[in-house]
Amino acid sequence: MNPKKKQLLDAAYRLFVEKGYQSTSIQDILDHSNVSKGTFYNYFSSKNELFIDVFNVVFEKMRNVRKDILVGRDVSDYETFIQQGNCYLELMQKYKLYTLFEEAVASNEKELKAFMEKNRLLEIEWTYHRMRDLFGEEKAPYLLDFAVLYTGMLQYAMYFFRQSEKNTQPERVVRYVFNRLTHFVDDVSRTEEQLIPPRFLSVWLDRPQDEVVIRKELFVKTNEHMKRLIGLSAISDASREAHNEVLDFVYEELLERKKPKIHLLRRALDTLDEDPIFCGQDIMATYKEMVDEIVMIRTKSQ
Amino acid sequence: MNPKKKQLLDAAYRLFVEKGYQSTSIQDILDHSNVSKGTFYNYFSSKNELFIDVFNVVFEKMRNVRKDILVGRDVSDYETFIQQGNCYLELMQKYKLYTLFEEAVASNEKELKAFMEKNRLLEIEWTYHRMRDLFGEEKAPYLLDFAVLYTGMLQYAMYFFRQSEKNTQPERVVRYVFNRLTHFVDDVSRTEEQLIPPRFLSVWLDRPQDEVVIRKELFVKTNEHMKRLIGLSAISDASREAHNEVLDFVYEELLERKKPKIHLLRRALDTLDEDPIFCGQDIMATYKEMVDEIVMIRTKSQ
DNA sequence: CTCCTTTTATACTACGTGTCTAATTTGTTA
DNA sequence: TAACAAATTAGACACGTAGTATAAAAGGAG
Repeated sequence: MNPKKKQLLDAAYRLFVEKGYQSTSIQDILDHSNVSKGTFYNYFSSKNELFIDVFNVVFEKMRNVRKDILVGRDVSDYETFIQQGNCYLELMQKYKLYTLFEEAVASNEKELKAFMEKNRLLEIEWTYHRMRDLFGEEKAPYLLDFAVLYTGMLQYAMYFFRQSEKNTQPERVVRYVFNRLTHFVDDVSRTEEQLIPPRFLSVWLDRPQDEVVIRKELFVKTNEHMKRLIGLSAISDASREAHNEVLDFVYEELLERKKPKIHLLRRALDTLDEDPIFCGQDIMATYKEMVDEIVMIRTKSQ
Repeated sequence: MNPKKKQLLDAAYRLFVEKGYQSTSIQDILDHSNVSKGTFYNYFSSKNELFIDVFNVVFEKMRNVRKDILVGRDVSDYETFIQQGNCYLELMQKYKLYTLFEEAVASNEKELKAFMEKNRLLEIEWTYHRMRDLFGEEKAPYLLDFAVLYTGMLQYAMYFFRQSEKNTQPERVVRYVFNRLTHFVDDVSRTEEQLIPPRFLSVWLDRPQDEVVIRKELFVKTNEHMKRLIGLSAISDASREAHNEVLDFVYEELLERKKPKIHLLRRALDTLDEDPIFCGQDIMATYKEMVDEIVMIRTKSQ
């Protein structure tokens, strides 16, 4: 990396951590890095971009440290998870990132906010996936809720705990919060309460491909159900054949083509709708809705 | 209230809610309130102070609405608590205060931050006291932890829930989080885990008087214990008498005088220390520590 | 009308981000 | 070494912000 750019990144990091984002002026950074203003704007188009560049690297490093803890260990081991949480918080503490991140996440700078939001979401996503490791796939519907609650509890507990003890050991907090969390699992499995379905992770992180995968399963089932209905219905072999062709076409076009031919799809659905065994039926309505949703997601993603 | 001042407060409130704190310039407020800059600085010494004036009133109102829900109802009723939480969050939502408060709490303006911190603490305190109503005094040692966890869960759950549903009903979230919380009670009563002792509330809110009350109980017990020791010990009636006098003196001076005579107290303690039945004993050390702590708190509060 | 207070308009300082330019330094190539 | 290109610099500049200062104008009470 260009030495001047590196000087800027280093000085910026130090000053942001020390004084916060707003309170660090570009002039400050220039003074502490032996770089002139012109050069600064040669490498970064704004203070926001500099911040994002700096902390993209920091986030990456922290995530890697956490990842390394996992190698060669059982992903379903509670202790490993606790250790990961602890190490992450220790890094936050060591580099005094709490207040800085709070400032950035609440800042009125749009780009900054978006950047921090995204990293917050990545954190939730990581936690969600780890909880699937810990508690099993069958609990998945509740685990996004847990990831959110866990993160919230941890943040707040750490915040107040820091104020009650000097030289805080995050481990106690992580352990305490995790102990509370483990009881959620049985509790919620029994009551089956759900707040936020996990598919929202994909929505938030704007990963339409994931959404298609999620809906695909449902669609496949409905498609099969329709075929069974056709098989059982008292209609001519010809129309049975025709309907099955339509269903196969929709399936392929919707899920396997790169560019689904949307208008053809709709026409095909209309021919199904003409048959009294489907027209006005609930199954037909849901089927159409599903197709619409998947079409919407896929067109959005292009 | 002076009409010009009111115009300023109203315009400021509207603009802060609409555009955020940083993005609302004083000029904006002047333009929207038909007030000149001179008058502005006649009533408020800074933008920070204006913000604090505006939202002191708002906080007050919100707390009152919540308080009114409680009148004539059983303080230990779970439903009432849920309703209070729900109403508070609905107000936050109705007046779009989430992002604004986030911005203020993370701002680098010292006064602003302090103001928001204080209100956050008042929230925690309120929640703590309500939890004493709900779960009983005997659970008190764990309830500051619960208040913190509850608030954290609620914040985060609301944040993400808002993004998953338009026209969010906070009630579902409050109910969900509260259901999780109720299970903490038995859980923690059994394991006896404690993160933050409730006396820290007084420390954070800087209410030394509360701290004295808390320590008083402990001190009274130790004082009685000392007296019992004196009664049982094999010493002359004269020194028994002398010791009891000292203990009574310390008790009165420490807890009942407006201005405890600290030097006299220390001298009195020294005379106790001279007797071999106390000198070097654990009880004597803790006794002295307690006196020191209470003295420290009481002198600090003057 | 007079006196006093409130309010206004406006200029000013100090500081922030970000643009622009002409001069200078540095590195590379002939 | 000479010449050219790229990187870097200092500093002026435009524009927006918070807060100060001041003289003129408006408003209200006796």
